[in-house]
Amino acid sequence: MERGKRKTPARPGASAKRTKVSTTAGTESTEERIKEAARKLFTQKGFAATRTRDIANEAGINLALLNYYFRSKQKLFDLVMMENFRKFLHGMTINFQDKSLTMENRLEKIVTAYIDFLTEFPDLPLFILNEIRGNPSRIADKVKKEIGPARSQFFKELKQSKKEGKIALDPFHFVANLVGLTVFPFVARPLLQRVTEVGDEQFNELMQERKKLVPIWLKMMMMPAGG
Amino acid sequence: MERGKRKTPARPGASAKRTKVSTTAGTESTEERIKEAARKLFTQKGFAATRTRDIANEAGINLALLNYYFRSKQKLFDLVMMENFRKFLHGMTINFQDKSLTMENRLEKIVTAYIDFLTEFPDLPLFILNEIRGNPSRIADKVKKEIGPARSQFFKELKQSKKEGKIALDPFHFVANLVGLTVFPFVARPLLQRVTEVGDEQFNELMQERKKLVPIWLKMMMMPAGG
DNA sequence: GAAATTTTTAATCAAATGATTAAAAATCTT
DNA sequence: AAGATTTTTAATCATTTGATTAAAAATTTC
Repeated sequence: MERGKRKTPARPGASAKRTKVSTTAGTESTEERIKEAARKLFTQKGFAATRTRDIANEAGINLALLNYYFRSKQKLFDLVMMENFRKFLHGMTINFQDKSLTMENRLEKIVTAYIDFLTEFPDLPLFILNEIRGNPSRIADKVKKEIGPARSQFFKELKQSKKEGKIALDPFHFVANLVGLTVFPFVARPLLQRVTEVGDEQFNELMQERKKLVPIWLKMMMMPAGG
Repeated sequence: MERGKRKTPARPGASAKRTKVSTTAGTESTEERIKEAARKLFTQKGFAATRTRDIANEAGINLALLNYYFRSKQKLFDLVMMENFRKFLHGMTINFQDKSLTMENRLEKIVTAYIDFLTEFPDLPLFILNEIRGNPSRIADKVKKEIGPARSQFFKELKQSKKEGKIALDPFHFVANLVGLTVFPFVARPLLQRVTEVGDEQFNELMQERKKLVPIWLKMMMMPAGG
């Protein structure tokens, strides 16, 4: 083949008639192993600091396989990144909708779910924040698509509550407080732990405490007295 | 000179008798120009994503000069990074000491100073958080040295207040809330603006509002009723 | 079981990138 | 002004790194 020319390589699933997908426990498909290794490293160290060779090592496969399955580092990153982002936004907005609950109970559900989520994926928020800064426009539509419906519904309620005098707070402040009080301890965890001399076990206990505290605080902050 | 051998290059100031430092407005020294270009790019894009050639371009100098003045990319980064970190911590703890004020007035001074600081250097917090995650141990002593005194003094007061029943809140929660409510809006600015549909001007107005609101909220959260 | 197809590997390429070198230009010393 | 020293540059080096290739190994199809 001529130099510089690019062939269209046989992609798995493209013309393949392979139908069996290994579902044996512990034996993921090669493609999945690469993706998981990539997710781990990209999320931990970001795009630029991650080497494709490290991903290959982590996945226990040959470097060429990475390109065989995903074409390029960038494509692989985009894939992982979008899945991360969807996961993050979903975890954030899943409980916004449920109209059967009072605002306070709903807040408790949101915060609890989100703290559990962050406990499981503590590296996600910083990854997301970096990605957004590095590429704000690419994220735009993603945000709209993913949280558009939830956002507009939740916001209508917020504005309605403000009109009724039940809230005396700009929706921006409310969202910033909700997300900030919930996410920030995880984002700044190493710094906070060092400054306050708090160990790992105690940190987890404190996060459990916050499941109750943050909703109480948020409710207090919404009151007219505080605005 | 033999290959691989490394000479000790003439460093400015090492054996130089040059005494005049250009203080003309707008005409920084070459060394300073490089450092500022490096600060800008490193802070914006992180270590791995920043090319030494980009720094050289930004500073308007030849690439070799960067190594002439700072030996290596890593050394230059360490320098900038430490200065950033000192600036960040200083801005954060400068107002913790002043015992002449009431707790509430002190909080107002702290938050006001910090929001002004963040308005001037909005990229700093995310840079710091990334650095800490990437190298937690290297930061440890820096934190101790820089905020050690302020921290211990402030914490003694917090614990004292808790004993006296004036505060019913773990110091960790207090610090997390203080920093979270202040810093997080800047860290998550692009995301928050998009979600809440807030423009740049309005964002700045909201931040000014928070100078008054955050101290009020913090005071509310300290009350026994909220703990 | 043989041929076809897909998956995996070792070797290598080409571009990017941090760093160095030798020489030119600028500045300082006397 | 001459010589010494410092600063700056163009060219080049060596390594890293993302990507490709050609062949081997494994799997599927018939």
